[in-house]
Amino acid sequence: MEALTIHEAAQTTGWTPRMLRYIERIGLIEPARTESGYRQYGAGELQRLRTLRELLAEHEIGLGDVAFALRLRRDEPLSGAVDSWLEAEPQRPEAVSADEWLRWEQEKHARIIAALTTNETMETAA
Amino acid sequence: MEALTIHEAAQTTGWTPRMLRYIERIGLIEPARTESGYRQYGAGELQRLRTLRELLAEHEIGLGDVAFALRLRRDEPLSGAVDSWLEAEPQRPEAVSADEWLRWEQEKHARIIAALTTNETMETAA
DNA sequence: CCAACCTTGACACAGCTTTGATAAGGTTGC
DNA sequence: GCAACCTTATCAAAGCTGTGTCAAGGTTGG
Repeated sequence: MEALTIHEAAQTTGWTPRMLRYIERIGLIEPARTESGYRQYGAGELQRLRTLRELLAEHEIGLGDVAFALRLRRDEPLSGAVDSWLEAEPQRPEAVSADEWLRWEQEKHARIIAALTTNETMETAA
Repeated sequence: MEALTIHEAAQTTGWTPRMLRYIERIGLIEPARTESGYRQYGAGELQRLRTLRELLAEHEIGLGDVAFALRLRRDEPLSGAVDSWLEAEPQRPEAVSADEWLRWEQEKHARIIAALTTNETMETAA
């Protein structure tokens, strides 16, 4: 159960030491340090490094994307703002009358406000 | 309730026509089109363009970040994968024994698997 | 005490993103 | 029918990302 050094961790996970430092810098995996500052990668970190590789490869995303997702989950005001902005985009109103469409927009806005003030969980329908 | 052309929309929202096309290309705001293909920006789009500006400015994020958030919300396998990867990072285990720590890691993994297989909604504690 | 690690920091380069400018051509309204 | 729009496509520049490499210096273990 010895912790690995950065070079050892790099070897067993397929990253380079350089990238492990980069991944740490963007906040994704921050290994413990020894007294003197050496990084220590344990089994958990190694596992996460490997699954991180898969995650990037399988979904065509970048480290920056994962870092942003992490930021979203840590910065509640941010995720709230992003969510409410995205929320205001259900589907395009087809050919509706101007009045009808305006009312629909206003109701949508009201729905968003309501969703924001009552901070309930929203369910993602399967 | 007239729809604005791209130049008019750009003027009233502070974007450039070029950027409105770009914002459309990355999927954030896709205005309706006339028969002949001209973009039509309605009040809803204008509002969203303005709030998009605020969103970017207030939270130091980029269009690509918002586009990724949109992708997250549309691509369930992706968001599931990202979430479960991020989930596996509660806090650093302090000085614990190797056995203890290994067990803790395994349990964490089990928790993640459980959370994945029973696709229930997770609650974001306030 | 020295070889072989580790640390941070800097320079660098390829490739992608963001944004502008410009070209070639269609639409519209007077 | 022409001025003033619009469209798409392309070239280009500026900036960011991901990655390598090197330098100057600390740590470690025989």
